[in-house]
Amino acid sequence: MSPSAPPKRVRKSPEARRAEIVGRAATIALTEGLECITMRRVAEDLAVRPGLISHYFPVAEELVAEAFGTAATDELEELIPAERSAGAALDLLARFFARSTGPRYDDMSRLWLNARHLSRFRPVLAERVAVQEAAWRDRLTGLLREGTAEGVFDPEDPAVAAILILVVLDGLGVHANTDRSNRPAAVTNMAVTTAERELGLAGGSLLSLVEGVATPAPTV
Amino acid sequence: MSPSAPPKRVRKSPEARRAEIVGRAATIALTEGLECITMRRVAEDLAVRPGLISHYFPVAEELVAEAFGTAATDELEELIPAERSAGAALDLLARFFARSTGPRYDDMSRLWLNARHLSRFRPVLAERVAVQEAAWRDRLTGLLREGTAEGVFDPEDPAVAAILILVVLDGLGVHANTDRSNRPAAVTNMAVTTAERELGLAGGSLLSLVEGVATPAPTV
DNA sequence: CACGCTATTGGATGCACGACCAATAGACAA
DNA sequence: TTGTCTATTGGTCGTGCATCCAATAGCGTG
Repeated sequence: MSPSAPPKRVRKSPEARRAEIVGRAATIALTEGLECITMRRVAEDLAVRPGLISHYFPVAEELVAEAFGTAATDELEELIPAERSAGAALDLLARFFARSTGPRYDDMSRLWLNARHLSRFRPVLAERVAVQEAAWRDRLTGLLREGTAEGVFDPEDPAVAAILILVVLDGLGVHANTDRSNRPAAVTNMAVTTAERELGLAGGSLLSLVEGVATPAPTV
Repeated sequence: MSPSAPPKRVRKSPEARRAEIVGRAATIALTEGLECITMRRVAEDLAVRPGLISHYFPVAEELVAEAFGTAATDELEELIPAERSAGAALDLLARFFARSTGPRYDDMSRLWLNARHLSRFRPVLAERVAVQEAAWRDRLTGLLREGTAEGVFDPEDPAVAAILILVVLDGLGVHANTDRSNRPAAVTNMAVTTAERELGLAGGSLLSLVEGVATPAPTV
């Protein structure tokens, strides 16, 4: 090989490149944290020069917000698909808990923690977090409403029930230090328990359903 | 004044200076966040040179951990005093909730969020967070045990009840974006509700007690 | 095949930070 | 008062970052 081979330039369409950048940034956000999304780092991962990243995202904060938005949107879609079959509210809720309380959710849980904290210093990100919070709340509320219409759930207020469930999930996710494997079952299952209570389900009924959900293999 | 007046040096005992530094850092942590604790910043606040700070804390991370530990320890002491009168478990618990769910707790809530996230990158801080988590859990557990011994509480397991309460508190604290003033009461009171349930108290009994606690004026 | 558009490069600039160190001056003891 | 100890200074150095820009080369168009 020539000693100073001028590196080959790969030229892509702006849309493709942009998507590539955001995708890579979202992965970094999930695995290493939002503060690891730097021009240099993303560029290195994609084998391009940092200047290119800043060409597509003149302000770094914009990329961070975009990365979070993408990751959160994708995860929500896996938790509760927007297009979902009718009459399956209970199953969908069980699926939701199976994933959101399992170890596969750890990265996402950390990402929420990360984003909420970083929002303090990054207004653009803060807006995105607010949007995603609303999206998650609204979609869960929608699911609860469906189940209520189907006569499966009987909440006082589906919107309040949704918030309570999300609050508990966030609380559980935040307790990273209380060694998760040593947690009492009452703690681990707290989100499901809250749901059962708020939705007027028999104690343990939802839990057994959740435990029956086969956790799908991680998407590689 | 002389144009280039050599600034006066104030010489203090290492203990006093060290305490001064940690105290200032703790204040910064509470009001602006742990990442704002920099050698330069703390030095400026104390009207000394940055080199002095790094003399007492050769590694910056150490100061950050110390600042968090101090802030958390002080707050816990205000929430549940270590030296407390016997036979007052219910009142103490009401006092605990009055403060930990009020707006005065916002800074502390944010600091926990901050510390938990930053722990990801700072091992020394992570250890401190784990220690503080244990301290908070243990002290609340102790209070619940006292109340149980007094016959006021009737939990299945005081330790589990304590964790559940703290999880809910953390979950509520994390939801900074869901505008707190617009929260349904069921959400705002969720921590107290959880306590009532886990401790076998009549619904609303603890809540009315909490609302009756006069929130003391902020310590200036 | 030649041309022009623009995606991409490579390098420069400035900033904030932690870390390090020899020199200095305050305070206390002799 | 003099002397000594050490708390404190006032720099320096290197790192990693975002941001900016003129030059370049890939690719579609004619």
